[in-house]
Amino acid sequence: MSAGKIPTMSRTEIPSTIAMDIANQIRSGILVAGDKLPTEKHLSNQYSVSRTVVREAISRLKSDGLVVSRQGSGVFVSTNEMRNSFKIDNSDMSRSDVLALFELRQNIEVSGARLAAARHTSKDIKAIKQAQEAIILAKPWSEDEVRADLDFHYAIAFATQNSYYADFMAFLGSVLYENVKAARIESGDPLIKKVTVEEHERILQALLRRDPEAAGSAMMSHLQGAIARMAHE
Amino acid sequence: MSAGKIPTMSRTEIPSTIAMDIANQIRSGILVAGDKLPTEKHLSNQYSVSRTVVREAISRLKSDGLVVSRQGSGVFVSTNEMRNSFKIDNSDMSRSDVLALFELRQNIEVSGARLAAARHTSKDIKAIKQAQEAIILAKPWSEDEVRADLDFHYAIAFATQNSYYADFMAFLGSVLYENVKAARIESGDPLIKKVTVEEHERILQALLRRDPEAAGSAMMSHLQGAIARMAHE
DNA sequence: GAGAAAATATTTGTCTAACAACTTGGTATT
DNA sequence: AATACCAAGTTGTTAGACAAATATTTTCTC
Repeated sequence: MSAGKIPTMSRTEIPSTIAMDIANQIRSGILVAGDKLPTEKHLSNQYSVSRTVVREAISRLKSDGLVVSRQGSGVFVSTNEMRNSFKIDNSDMSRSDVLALFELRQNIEVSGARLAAARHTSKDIKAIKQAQEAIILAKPWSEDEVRADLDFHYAIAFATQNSYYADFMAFLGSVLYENVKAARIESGDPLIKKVTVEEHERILQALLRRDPEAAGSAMMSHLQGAIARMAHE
Repeated sequence: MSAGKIPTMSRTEIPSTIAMDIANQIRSGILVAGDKLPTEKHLSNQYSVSRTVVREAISRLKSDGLVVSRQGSGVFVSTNEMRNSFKIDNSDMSRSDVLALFELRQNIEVSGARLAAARHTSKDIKAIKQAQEAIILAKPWSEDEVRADLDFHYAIAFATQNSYYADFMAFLGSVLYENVKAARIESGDPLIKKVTVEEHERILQALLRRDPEAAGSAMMSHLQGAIARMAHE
């Protein structure tokens, strides 16, 4: 199977809008844990769609742990403890949203770097160095460069030996990818690559010395620079 | 609407298993970005279910941003950048998984406490104090006590003025809720409440002084104690 | 034969109807 | 009053149909 171009959605799907509508009712407190949703029949009347569409919407809510269904009885709003999905809608994020997400990412990465300094294996170092090489070799402002940059950060998160760190970092990277790319391209600063590589090198050296504090502060200043470059634009 | 008991799932739902199966194929690299999924008809034959069931499964994947469908063409695996859902399956977490999650939570809370010290409003302080009061008033090892404890931590995350911090903290709290409760009850330590309240008080005082470092280290030692209590059990 | 246009087939999106599986509440029986 | 039973309601699943959009093939034109 060849990996071709990924198409965009053709039409706005009805189940999606219904699911979001109900999810909002839960988030806003109109529906609280234990409440019974209207029956599928009722909902299909309410939204003027078929039961099939309603069921697809409810299926999405179930997959996020927002509701639980019981055959013969109904669909019920779950308790908070049952949720198993953390979602970020990156379609309409304001600039302040992006900065807030970067702030979260920054703090996770800094503590991640500290852990990585203490725990990394030779394999981890290899992966980190490889990403750094890829950045150097990549064409400035290219897709490859941005991806290699993310790989560098992911490799450090992976070196924490804590899979949740790595997974969540990968997730944040995914969500912020377009913004990172845009920021880097729009800046147009020819020095940006040089600075990035140097800062990465500082982090790498601290990791090799197994110096958690140095690794953390190197990561901190690196990301602070990145955020600053984004903010004053 | 009265909030009654939340029932558990009645039967294992077929769409759920199919969705997880395909999601695993994506995660493991059997299906990569751009690949076309088998047609709904093909999948319904493959799994020996109706097309409706297949569609509910795909609907879940779409809601997580794992695939994109295009009418008339097919369903395609998304790029990583399109994912918008971070999921944690808390049904079968090993003890080491729980500890790893706690580690992530710890580092987020520590940096969160630092931010909160710098940014909290009078409203935030009020909420934090209220949660602390609730802990004191709650019956030891009760549901209310655990919930009030989580509220305390959430209120601090909220005081960062960064909604992603608050949301993600709430999410981690949800996932870990049962484990926190179990750990607290199983420990049976009669001093646990006193220690908790005291440690919280230290955090609160540091916040009031707007001292980020003190708030961070107070939070750090608080959570380190909690993790230690869990680990050596 | 090449390219464009049209017809055909394929695929996802939605709807309807039906039955199965399960729960709930009421009724009748004892 | 307690139990057994029945009927209605609700979710789970299946089947078939058509609509809407895309992909493929055929036909036509030059």
